[in-house]
Amino acid sequence: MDGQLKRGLLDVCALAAIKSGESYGYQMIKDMKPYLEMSESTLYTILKRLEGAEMLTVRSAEHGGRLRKYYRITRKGLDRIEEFREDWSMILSIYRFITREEEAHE
Amino acid sequence: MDGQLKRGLLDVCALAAIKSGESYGYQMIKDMKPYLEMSESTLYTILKRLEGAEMLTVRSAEHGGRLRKYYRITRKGLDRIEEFREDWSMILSIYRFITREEEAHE
DNA sequence: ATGTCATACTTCGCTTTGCGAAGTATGTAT
DNA sequence: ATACATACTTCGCAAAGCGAAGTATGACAT
Repeated sequence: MDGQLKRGLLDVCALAAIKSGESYGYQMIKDMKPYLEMSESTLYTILKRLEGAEMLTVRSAEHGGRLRKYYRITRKGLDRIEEFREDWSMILSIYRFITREEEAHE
Repeated sequence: MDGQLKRGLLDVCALAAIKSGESYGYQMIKDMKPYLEMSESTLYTILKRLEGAEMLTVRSAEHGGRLRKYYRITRKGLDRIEEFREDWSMILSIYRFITREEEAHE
């Protein structure tokens, strides 16, 4: 799939991955994999950005000797998802513009 | 609308704007405006890139004392639009992942 | 004549961003 | 002992959008 196209979905996708409860990076990648693959460096970059934008909060916890950082979505994060949903009709109209068939050409 | 989200659509949108016949930059911007706004510098950057990728061809012509560069879509350009169309089902599945409702949470 | 606006394309440079590569460190299975 | 899964981090490149400013012409109003 076109890399460019999915880039706009990465942020919101990461938020969606913690929408129903907190999770951590490694798990999120596995959860998103069937829909959208992203590398670790990409995800952790995005998570840091989303944290800066206060769309999620982080807490560190130890799990089996290993560090885990659990991410939880905030109100702003949920708003971001809602905003995406609202943008969708615009995306659909662009989609129609791109794929529309011209009548009576040629 | 979210800037990030539309970025993946810019290229294909520009191609779509010349799908039904050749056009020139300034006109293309006006044609796309109802669906997607992009600045001139963005469009001309994209047009140059698409030309490099052989998805369109250019010819210069004078029109009322002013220069105009007319762009025409190529086979590869049409293939690109088709590819976009094929990617769409993947986009829809990501959309569903993002917006799905969790049952029995709260 | 002067100013302003629409047309039309160009160039510069900033900033954001995805992401490959490599690294650190632990637990488990072979 | 080796290899693989887990889990997060850091570095730095390259692509890309786009604001800003520039060049140049024609039309139209004051």
